[in-house]
Amino acid sequence: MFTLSEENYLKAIYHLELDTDGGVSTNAIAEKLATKASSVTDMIKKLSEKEVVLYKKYKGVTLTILGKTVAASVVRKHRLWEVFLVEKLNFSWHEVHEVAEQLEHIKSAKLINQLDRFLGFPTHDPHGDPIPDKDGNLKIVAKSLLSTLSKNESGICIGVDDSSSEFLQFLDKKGITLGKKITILDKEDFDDSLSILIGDKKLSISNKIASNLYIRAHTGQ
Amino acid sequence: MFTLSEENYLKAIYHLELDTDGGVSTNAIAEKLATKASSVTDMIKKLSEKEVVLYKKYKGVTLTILGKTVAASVVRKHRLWEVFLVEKLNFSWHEVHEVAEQLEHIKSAKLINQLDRFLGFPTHDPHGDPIPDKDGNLKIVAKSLLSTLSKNESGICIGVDDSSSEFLQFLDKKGITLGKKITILDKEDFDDSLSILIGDKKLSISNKIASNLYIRAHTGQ
DNA sequence: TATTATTTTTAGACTTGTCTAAAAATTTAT
DNA sequence: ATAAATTTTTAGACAAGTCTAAAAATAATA
Repeated sequence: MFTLSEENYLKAIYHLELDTDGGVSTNAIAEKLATKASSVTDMIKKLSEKEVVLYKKYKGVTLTILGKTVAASVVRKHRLWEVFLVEKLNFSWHEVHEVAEQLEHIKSAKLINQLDRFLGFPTHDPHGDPIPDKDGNLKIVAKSLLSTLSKNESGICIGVDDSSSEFLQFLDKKGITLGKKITILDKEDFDDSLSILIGDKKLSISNKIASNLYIRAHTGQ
Repeated sequence: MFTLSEENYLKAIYHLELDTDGGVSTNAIAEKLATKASSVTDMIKKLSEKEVVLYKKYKGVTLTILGKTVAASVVRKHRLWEVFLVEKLNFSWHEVHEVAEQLEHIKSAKLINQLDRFLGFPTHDPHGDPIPDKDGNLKIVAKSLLSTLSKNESGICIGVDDSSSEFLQFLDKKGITLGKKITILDKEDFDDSLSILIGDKKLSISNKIASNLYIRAHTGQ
């Protein structure tokens, strides 16, 4: 069994490993968890003894199979609860993270299995992130950043890279939600801003916005 | 804001106050929380400084208005989650307590308000216990123990006194559930056991069982 | 490659919540 | 009402998780 703190470390390492090659650094973990590097070193030793991470002094850390399973289960719970909050309790997608951070630590296999069923076995959370299955595997959907599409290309908005509350609320204001079709009308060389068609609305968005929106990659043009 | 541990102490004192006159004793709290009296003394001092309990050395403890509000909110959350688990996730009434003990500490006003609405503003949990409203008030329904009814009297089963998993599973086995009509067919002087009619079934139950079942008190015979 | 800068670890301290053992206060019983 | 039993509190210790400050190792740079 793992403490709340241990679960948070495992989750942080899990996320960091996804966009890092080789071991995850002490400082990276410290930054992610808003803690100090010395605290991270202490915890890593503990996790190493529990055989959920591989650790060599000064060499960073990687999850073991067991560690990956534990971390994925926490992520699974987090994302299932997010779906619950949005689908059943009328939360907005920018309101769910904080509460899900608490709910993800509730321990009960039956609870999470039944919740999964109750929600209709969802595959993605309200931000478009995939929900790991019981074994910790997740289905990767091919996706592209909106900013990489060319003029006249179009696709379905299926996720966000930055899921901060501020960004999500900005998208709400602009009427950009998951599932909507987006077409690139024009690209501005000057500042890399985009003119897009979303639904029946024409919008101008900055490159920063376009670099945080995922579009389903589709074969053919 | 209160820690998990503080909330558990407040809840324990809240429950103990309901069937105690005067202050709640250190030992009573220790027993309820399966901890030591010395730990209770320490925590009581802390709660006293936070002005949620009134405390005089050796004289026991009582909740302040604020303390009662906090405790009632924890109880409210516990019981709403129990309803959720039974009504939406197909838990049995004997399975909900342990999980609700965890869920009751999740902090989010919106969560609990929306959960309340989602469940249709229930007034009682799956064991028949009343759910405090937002202000901590609870509607007391007049009720009698089945063991106090006389021959030929009848009523609706609306709650249990002992809500241990063992007792609840026993009731399941016998087909005794909330909402069912129970009629006293006979009372045995020898061992105070009862012969009852529940639904269309005749049952013989011991006095111990009858002393743990609540029946809605009704005017008239 | 020698030096500087950065990262990581160690050492020691602090907080929360708990414990045991002993002292103090209260209650019960003779 | 005094002694015995019980309850409660105090004193000191411990584990988990964190911190600061300093030391050690690694990486970057001149």
